[in-house]
Amino acid sequence: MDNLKLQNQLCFPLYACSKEIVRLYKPFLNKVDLTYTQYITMMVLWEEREMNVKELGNRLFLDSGTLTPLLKKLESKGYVERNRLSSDERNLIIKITAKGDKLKEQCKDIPSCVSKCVNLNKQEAEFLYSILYKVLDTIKEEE
Amino acid sequence: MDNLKLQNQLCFPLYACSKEIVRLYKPFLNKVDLTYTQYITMMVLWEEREMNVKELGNRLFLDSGTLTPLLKKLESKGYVERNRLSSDERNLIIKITAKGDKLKEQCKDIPSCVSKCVNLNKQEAEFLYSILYKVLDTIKEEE
DNA sequence: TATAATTAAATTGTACACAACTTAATGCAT
DNA sequence: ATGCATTAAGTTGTGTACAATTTAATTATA
Repeated sequence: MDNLKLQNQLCFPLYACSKEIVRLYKPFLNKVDLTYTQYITMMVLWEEREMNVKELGNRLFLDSGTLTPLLKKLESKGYVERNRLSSDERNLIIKITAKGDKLKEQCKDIPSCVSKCVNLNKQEAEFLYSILYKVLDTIKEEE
Repeated sequence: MDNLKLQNQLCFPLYACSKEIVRLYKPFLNKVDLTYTQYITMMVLWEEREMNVKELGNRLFLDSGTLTPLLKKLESKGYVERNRLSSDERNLIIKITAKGDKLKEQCKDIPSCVSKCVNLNKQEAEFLYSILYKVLDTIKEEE
């Protein structure tokens, strides 16, 4: 029955690691007044400029229950605009603002600061990266 | 400035993967009326029999703010007892009950069910496991 | 030995995270 | 054209997570 020992689980270190690394981000994200979830949302918007909630959710593995209040928060901070798509009013288009764009500059050193703390060599990081996306792809396929 | 693209982050697939695998557990955990966090807590108790909240938190990377309500829930389900240590009343000892013990039998197939969905070969799983614990150890050392 | 420092849980407040459901808009089939 | 199914967001309710603070017990020290 050792299969029910915590140290024999693969999910547990994944869960713990994810939380610990998000915690590493905290001091850096506090300086720009973002939470981790807000930060990854901004990351998508820095790249895509605008997107509806559904697409954003697909990219971030989040649903409207999480995104709706988060996007209202980002709007109140002035980083995004929320407007219905006139050709299909069901869609809410999230568009980055000039202020949201500016924020990117302040965040530019965050990834390197965090990766320093994590301290994996290039090979380990690449392997970890590829295996995690393999798992994500497998799970998505199964749906 | 590509370092602020979502697909260049290592933390994001970790975060997404963790959530997705926890989601894979859900249908199986629903059958035994446990959440994922309750399940990993029970895992520690199946092995250790009893433990105070602090020790439990160290094992699970959780603090009393998360554990206190969770342990009250497990107590209300009859899986654990909560008692102060008489020699030092600051310590709350969490002890598994006979009912809590019995639950282990109902959970015995959960790990294999989930790992089937994740679908990594042994080598990949072992590498992932070792690298995740390496990261966790590094982060713990830095404190 | 009285008091200060430390420790362990509990509490409070904020922010996810997601299942289940509701609402409103659109598409589609009769 | 009308009603039914589908779709996208939003809402509600439960359960984490964790920082910051509080409370109570214990330990250390002047």
